[in-house]
Amino acid sequence: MASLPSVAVNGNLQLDQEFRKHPTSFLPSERSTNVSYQKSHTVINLNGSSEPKSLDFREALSMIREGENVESTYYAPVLQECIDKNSASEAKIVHAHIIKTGTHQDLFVSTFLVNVYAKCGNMEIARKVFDNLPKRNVISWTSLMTGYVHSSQPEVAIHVFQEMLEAGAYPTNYTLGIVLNACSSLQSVNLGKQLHAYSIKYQIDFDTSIGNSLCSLYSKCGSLESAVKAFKKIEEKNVISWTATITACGDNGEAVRGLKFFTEMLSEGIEPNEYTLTSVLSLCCLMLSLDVGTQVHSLSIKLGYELNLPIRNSIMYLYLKCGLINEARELFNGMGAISLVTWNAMIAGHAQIMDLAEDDLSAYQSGTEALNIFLKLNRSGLKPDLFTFSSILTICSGLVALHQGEQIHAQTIKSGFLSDRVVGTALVNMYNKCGSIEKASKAFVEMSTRTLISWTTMIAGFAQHGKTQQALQLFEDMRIAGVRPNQITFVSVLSACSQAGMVNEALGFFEMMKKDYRIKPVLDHFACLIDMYVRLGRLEEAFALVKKMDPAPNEFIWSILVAGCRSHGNLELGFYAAEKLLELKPKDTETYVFLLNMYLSAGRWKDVSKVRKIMKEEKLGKLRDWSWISIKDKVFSFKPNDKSHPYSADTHKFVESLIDQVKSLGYESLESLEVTDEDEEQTLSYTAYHSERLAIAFGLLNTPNAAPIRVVKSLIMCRDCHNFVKFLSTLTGREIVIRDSKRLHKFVNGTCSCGDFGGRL
DNA sequence: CTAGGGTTAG
Repeated sequence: MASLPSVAVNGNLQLDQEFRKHPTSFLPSERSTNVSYQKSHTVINLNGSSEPKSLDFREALSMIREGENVESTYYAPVLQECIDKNSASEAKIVHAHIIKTGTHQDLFVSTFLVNVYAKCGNMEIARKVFDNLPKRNVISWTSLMTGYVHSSQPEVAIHVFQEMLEAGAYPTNYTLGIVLNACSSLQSVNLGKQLHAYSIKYQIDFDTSIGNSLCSLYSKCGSLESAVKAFKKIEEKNVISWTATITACGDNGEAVRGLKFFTEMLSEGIEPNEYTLTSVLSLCCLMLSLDVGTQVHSLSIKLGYELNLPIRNSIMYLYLKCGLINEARELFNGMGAISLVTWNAMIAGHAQIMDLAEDDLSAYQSGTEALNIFLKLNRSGLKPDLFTFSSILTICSGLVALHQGEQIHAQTIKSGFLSDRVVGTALVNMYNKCGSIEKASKAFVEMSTRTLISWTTMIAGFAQHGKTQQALQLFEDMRIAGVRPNQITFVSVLSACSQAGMVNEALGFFEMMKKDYRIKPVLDHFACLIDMYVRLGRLEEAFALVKKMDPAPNEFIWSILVAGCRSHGNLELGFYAAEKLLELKPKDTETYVFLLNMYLSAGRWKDVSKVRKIMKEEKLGKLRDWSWISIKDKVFSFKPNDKSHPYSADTHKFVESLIDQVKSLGYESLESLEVTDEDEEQTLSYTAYHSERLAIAFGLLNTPNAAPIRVVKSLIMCRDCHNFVKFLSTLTGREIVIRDSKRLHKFVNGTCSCGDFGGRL
């Protein structure tokens, strides 16, 4: 790629001097003369009924193929066809003929050729043809720029714009629109604003194509208000203007507002096109509104877009997001032609389902299904792209499927997509979630550029692995690198401090967040601080903070207190917190089980039945204790006391012998009453066969001696199992990683990365 | 010129 003067990207083009040479070109009176090349050509050659010899494309192509001499105007429909078919190879045949007949000296034809190659995405040839043009005009310059913008080389487009100004050509409104689009891709507000200023100065900011481009520029730079302003300024709003505005709302998370624009558009009598409809459907995805989505779907059928692929993709994705897996699959299977986007939507949709899944069984099923889809995609002949890789790596994170994740890592290297920052971040996250902090940080260091999310992901990774110092050091590095932390970054930083019991540091960061970065604390920040006090047994301070916090505590905050009070034996405060928890009537089954266990250990049977009653009334789902381990390409799952498993007998025996062995190291099994499933009222289950023990035992039996063990568990680990695994890691010398429903535990040599969470177990 | 698919915490 051509190297650019940095001034261009920084938005320091000397526009004023250049434009002053041709000030009148922007006067409104001249607007009507800015007819684009496309249009004038179309009028003459394609739709031109005035043209007696309206040429049939086939006829012209066969003449050209046979090497007959044709008039220069004969080329236009053929070249147009190449654009429509997006076929650079066909264009090359025509191009050869043009050269042979010497028609390349014809300005009209050769300029058209630039346009054809640019539209077909072959920028190397487009540039060569452009360089050999007998004469350059604003049309050829603009065609070239359009090509660069479309082939993801916005910097080059701006560079060409600069060349054009230097050459003394002056831009039309259409040219400015293209440059503005290049600014959008680069997120270069500065240059965009300069162009905006000039369009105001020359009073063409109400031009439709400039307004449309301004609208999407401001939207992509995160300023929805400016985008809407630009839209409102447009004198003659067309479908594109409306669509750009609706998209802007969606991109900035304001789905409802986008829908309002859509209804307004309809009431103005403007008919949406396929672009509008897909954009509205993505609003529905944001709102998870199947209702509106279905209506838009019928509208699109009514308007004749039933078979439109983007629309079908959007609807399929909407189904997945709303959890209608079967409907989505039906649509997927019934689609004749599908694109990579279809595959990607399918995989990304499963990642969503995994994320939102109520129970881990369905999460796990979506995950494995997504892996299958990915395999099918690889066999289909299509090549996965950066979207595919980011989604599938996220799937691996959720499944703790390190083996698959590593294979995909290799694939991202081979295909070159690892250089994408989102893919790189997803990879770091995958290694984090699989418990391999070393590989995560290696992947992070190897990234050539990082986003805010990359930094945050890595900080969170260190925090989850109990590497507080590294987390805080990285936070410093991030600030030194000039990256501004966000709300989530601070959640990770605070949780790192909380784990290490670093009260002063945590409070310092909390102040820094509010004062230096003007980030309003949210519940998660308070949760970290309260968790910290609870770990240290400083329950009074935890309660004091809960009382004065803003926003007011939710059930999650109270559940931290309940758990803390229970393990620190402060039942008085515990019951107070429990009552608050009950008042809020959370639907979270796990929270209730916590509560249940607290009453159980206090022997307060009346309260036990009270809680059980509420659980029934609230129709809370039962908790399934369930673990899985993935060994090579296979996944093995275990239920507690699971006897159904083919290897069950061996595994159970092995668990028994492991318990005996760790007893000699000092392990004492807690005879506590740990309820995991409200249905099994009388069987206060014996912890010996909690699912993770079976999964670990199975892993120990079926992997090489020193190999790490990685297990996923659907519930929070109980205290006894946590203690047991600590001893087990010493006994076996293995690294044991368990991801439970709340956090990551990495057991090495008798200690756990979660720091035992100071009593929250 | 406008559309569909991606990454972070608790």
